[in-house]
Amino acid sequence: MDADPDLFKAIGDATRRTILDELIDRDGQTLFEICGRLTMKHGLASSRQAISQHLAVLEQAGLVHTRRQGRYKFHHIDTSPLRSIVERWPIDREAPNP
Amino acid sequence: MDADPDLFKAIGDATRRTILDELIDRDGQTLFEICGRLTMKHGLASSRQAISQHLAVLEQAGLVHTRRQGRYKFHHIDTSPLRSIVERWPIDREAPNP
DNA sequence: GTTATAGGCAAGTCTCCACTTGCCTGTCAA
DNA sequence: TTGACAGGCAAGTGGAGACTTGCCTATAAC
Repeated sequence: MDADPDLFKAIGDATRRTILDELIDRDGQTLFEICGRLTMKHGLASSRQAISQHLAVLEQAGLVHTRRQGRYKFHHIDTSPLRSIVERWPIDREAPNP
Repeated sequence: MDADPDLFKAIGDATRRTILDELIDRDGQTLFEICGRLTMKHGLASSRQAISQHLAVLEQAGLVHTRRQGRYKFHHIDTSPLRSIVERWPIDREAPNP
């Protein structure tokens, strides 16, 4: 029961959800890119360390994968862990397949 | 942005997720029924007040609807709010429709 | 009526976690 | 080699929330 508490913890924070939105908009950003765009587009004045810790939580939940390249670290979103949510509590489909 | 923080808060707690599991298994339970089954089947020794507060959070998130009948209050699960999650961050479908 | 049952309300405690602060490591350009 | 840039580590702080405690209301059985 409850195999992945990290997943629910990850999406439980509003800032982390905004980070996921940002990675949906542009995948493969670095930490500084995410910081800048969160400040500009979303008005979030979060520090670099805060965002870094958020990304670590997202990575531990499997929602973000990282790729190192020189002194840059690119972050890629992976939404597949979310599948377990709708598999655990199936959504009654009201919109039938056309 | 982030229209429903109550939803993520609701599924962010392990006990509340177990309550949803229990309502999936048997819908329309009362508070005391849920307390009993959580203790028996899931080994959770939570007090009645704790479960009551959890149900209030679930109801505020729209995941649980209640129906009063005499001195009983029946709780019904509604998984449709979960749809917003997969709509917000679409899941790359690997299993094609047969 | 009296008692038991099903549930609600409110204040207090305590733990977890988001965020900060300060310093350190590693990579690239000059 | 020196500096700037990208990122990491660790201890400390503050606030949100899970849970308890105690008492109260309402419905039903006796």
